Amino acid sequence: MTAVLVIEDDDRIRLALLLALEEEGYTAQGAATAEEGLRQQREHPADNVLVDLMLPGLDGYECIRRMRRDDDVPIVVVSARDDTHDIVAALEAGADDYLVKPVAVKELTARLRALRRRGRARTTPVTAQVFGDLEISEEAGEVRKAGRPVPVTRTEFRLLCELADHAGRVLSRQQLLSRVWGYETGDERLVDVHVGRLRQKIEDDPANPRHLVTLRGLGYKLQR
Amino acid sequence: MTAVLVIEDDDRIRLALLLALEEEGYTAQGAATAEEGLRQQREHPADNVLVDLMLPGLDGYECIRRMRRDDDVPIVVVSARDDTHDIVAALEAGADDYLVKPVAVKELTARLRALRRRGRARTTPVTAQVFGDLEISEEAGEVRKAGRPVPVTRTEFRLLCELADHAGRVLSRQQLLSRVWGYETGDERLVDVHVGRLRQKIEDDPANPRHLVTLRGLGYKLQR
DNA sequence: CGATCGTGTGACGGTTGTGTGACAAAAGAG
DNA sequence: CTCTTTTGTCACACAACCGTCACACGATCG
Repeated sequence: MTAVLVIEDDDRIRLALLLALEEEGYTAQGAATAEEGLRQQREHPADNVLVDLMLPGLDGYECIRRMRRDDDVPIVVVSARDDTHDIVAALEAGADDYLVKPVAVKELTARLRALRRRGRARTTPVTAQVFGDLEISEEAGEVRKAGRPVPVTRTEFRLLCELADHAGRVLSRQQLLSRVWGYETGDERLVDVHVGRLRQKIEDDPANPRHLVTLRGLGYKLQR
Repeated sequence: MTAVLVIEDDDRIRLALLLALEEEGYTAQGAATAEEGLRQQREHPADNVLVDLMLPGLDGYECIRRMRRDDDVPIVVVSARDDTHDIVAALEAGADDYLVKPVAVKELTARLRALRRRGRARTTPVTAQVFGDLEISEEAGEVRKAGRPVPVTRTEFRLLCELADHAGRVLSRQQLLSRVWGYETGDERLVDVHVGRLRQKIEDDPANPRHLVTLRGLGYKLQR
């Protein structure tokens, strides 16, 4: 028996979803607020969570982030908003899927099955990339040097993640401008400056970088 | 580095997807038929697969089922059909997600990230061409001699890559001038000079080169 | 054997690429 | 709102790199 938790403030929609899910053979429970949903999931963990984005008090994004801190349950957003920006934000917050209202129950259950098939493969709470004594946790938004947190700015963090995601590979200034800043054209000096600032924070000897190295004429790369 | 395989018969859509994915930092390869896609995935497994439903010959559903037999790579359907029945069928066949054309690239990449977060992240390692104790990694922008990094300049690196990409074949000075420097006309001495400098760095005995050899009157070649 | 062509190499000035400090605009915190 | 932090721009200095040239040397051929 599969249990589903539905976090949705609109009573009619929540009840309709609960009924439809039970009709399909699920055990379903509802919550009208994020706080209530988080509490229920903590006390009686369900196998799947459906969550609306527009909730009173804590909104859906925040609800997802908090639930993700200590639970790997598949989370599906069910929202009236059909906008790329919302979808991306919800997935980045930790959601696994996003459905636009009104939802077809058959599609919903098919997607829940697909998610459960994937399984809760991940047991490690957060994954970090390691480069010597440098750790970069993309999900935790954190950089550590010899175990100690390093305060990096948002731009520096994105730059570092982009380099880490392509560890060992050269990225040209142009690629970095495009991927980190979204500029299709711009002053490549900008990249230099931020690389320099990053080096001050993450390199033992910023003048002789061991990780964030320059490949003259090619670009930068991050190596282990 | 994350590799994505795009199986889509419409050339324009396939190319657009490949370009957009590369822009976002993925390595992307395409296939126009299900058969070709299955073959590619068997020989060079990608980390994610995008597949269209309407394909000539084997259709998308069958393609998914066959791929699922021996690969649990995350599969995302990208289809023009926005119908619950199709969505359910695709998910039942083994797909992990379903997007309706036209797709927003940002949403697509966010969903790919979400999927990879679920499964174990598979990334393709950096590759290098090997010539005896000489290794040339185009993506890492690096040349190694007996395992040790050799500092080469940008021009030397490009020259070496060009020769390595045509390993064992002679390239005339003119071809090299054109491909490495972009000169359609110019002093061929230039090539000699750079070949010489390169030999100093990568050959044990630069006076008697074993890899970067001269073919008098013809040009140069790189041999294993 | 001598003339000629093709190739290797050292040296040198001009150019380009990169790092950095200073500064102003913009964003964010209080 | 003000103060602080972050971000982007600019100018400049320095080092690395590039292309050119001159010349030496060996191969090739008549």
